[in-house]
Amino acid sequence: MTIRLHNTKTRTKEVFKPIDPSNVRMYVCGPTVYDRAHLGNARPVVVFDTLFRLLREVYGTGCVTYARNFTDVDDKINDRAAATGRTIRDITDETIGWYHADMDALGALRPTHEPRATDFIGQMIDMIGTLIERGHAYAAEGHVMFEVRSFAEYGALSGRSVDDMIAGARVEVAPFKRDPMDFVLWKPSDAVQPGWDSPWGRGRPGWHIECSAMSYELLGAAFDIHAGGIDLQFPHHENEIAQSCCSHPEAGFANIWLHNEMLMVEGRKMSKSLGNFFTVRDLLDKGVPGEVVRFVLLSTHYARPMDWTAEKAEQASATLRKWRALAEGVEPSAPDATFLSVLSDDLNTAGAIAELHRLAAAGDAAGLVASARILGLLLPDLGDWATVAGPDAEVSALIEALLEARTEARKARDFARADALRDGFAAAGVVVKDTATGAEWSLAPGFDAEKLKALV
RNA sequence: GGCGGGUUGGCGGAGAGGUUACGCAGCGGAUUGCAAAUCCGUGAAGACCGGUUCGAUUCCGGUACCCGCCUCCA
Repeated sequence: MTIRLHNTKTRTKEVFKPIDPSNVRMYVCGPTVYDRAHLGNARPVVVFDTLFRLLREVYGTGCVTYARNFTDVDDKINDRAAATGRTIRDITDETIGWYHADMDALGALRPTHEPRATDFIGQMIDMIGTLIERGHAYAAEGHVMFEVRSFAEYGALSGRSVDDMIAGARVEVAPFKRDPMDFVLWKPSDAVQPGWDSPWGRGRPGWHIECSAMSYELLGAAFDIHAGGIDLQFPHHENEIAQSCCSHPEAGFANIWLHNEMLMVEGRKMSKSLGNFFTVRDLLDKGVPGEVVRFVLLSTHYARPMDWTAEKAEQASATLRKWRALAEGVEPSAPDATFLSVLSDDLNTAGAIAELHRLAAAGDAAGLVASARILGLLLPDLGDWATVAGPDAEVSALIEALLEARTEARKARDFARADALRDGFAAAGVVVKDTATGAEWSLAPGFDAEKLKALV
């Protein structure tokens, strides 16, 4: 199976060739843990979880290493700690717990490694020291700055030159910067801010250095895939490349860069700064199942913006219900070859879902389940929402009696009574299917036993 | 201002230089006392203007509009 991926760095679709097929390595930028994850945060998680699953399918379950970080040192966390009087560790531990619960609900596998920035401060300090030694960084007034002019390829990922950026840039002016685009590797902490001892005094790392240090520690100086939201392309990923390539010039850092487009709400990017976001937990609490959220997120190609709408969720829910009914009790076979080849073409999840429709229409339930699971759909653990708890004996007897009454009414050509029962079943949440061999029934979500009793 | 992405049928949303995407909704039919479910069939598209080509929605150029990044952000 050939996997092709659109590499942001080269702006072309490339055949994916792992450095080491027995250890395919992928790094995804994870959340800053100070609050619940919003739906926009969930998009890369689900998209790259799907890539993780595909890579495991192609190269072997044990042959893929996936690292996704937790940024647990950040001024937003400090602000929250100051505002609430809680400790930073307390806040970040709680937030990581929420994150795990919410992403688990979306069917995302836990990455192989989930490093916390605060566990790698020493490695960051080492890397900063190396950058200074090699002439790529300088200490000034308790800060350490990366000197962008020292790295000729700075701007290559995002297609900008340092001069272009400065032209119309809104950059932070600091007197100790040699160039306005220089960014911070280390900054001093005051008495209440979290800080660590370093050769440059007590301080804390800048945002970008953690990903360079942690990817190096966990995946090595060169690895296969680095992924994240398109909004991270600049400056975050550009700065990561500068740090990593200048620390380890013999290696190439990440071979392939993948960027997912943004999630939109009413035509605008969902973001915390715009305040137009809702959390994954909000949706789950409203009764939108995680599997449905996942289906909607995968129904648009990752490189295109997508709008979240309630209508999409309803359609996804109906489709998944149908598929789950078809697949009930079916043992998965091998994933469908066409499905895999479509998905392998730059992670075309929307096209892959179309293939699932084809399998379902062809009645290939075993192939449907096996294929859907590569997308993280139709997993055994995510299906509770689609099946209503089995009716108790009293309800079953009542439904059978009412069905019998409907049959009698029909025989007597009392269609008013028959229609009332028909409509009553629907209103109570009993789905009745009349087949050649008699009526079949099942309970829909929102089944209401009281409405059923009123029909007697 | 600089850089990047987009514009597909009623809605959502893919691929492919020439043949049905697909899903939902609609319409017609089968079935039904009427429905539901199911099955069969079916209409409908590619912002605008040029170019390349035997042929472009698909490639190239331009225009318009939309979105993102350039500041924390997935």
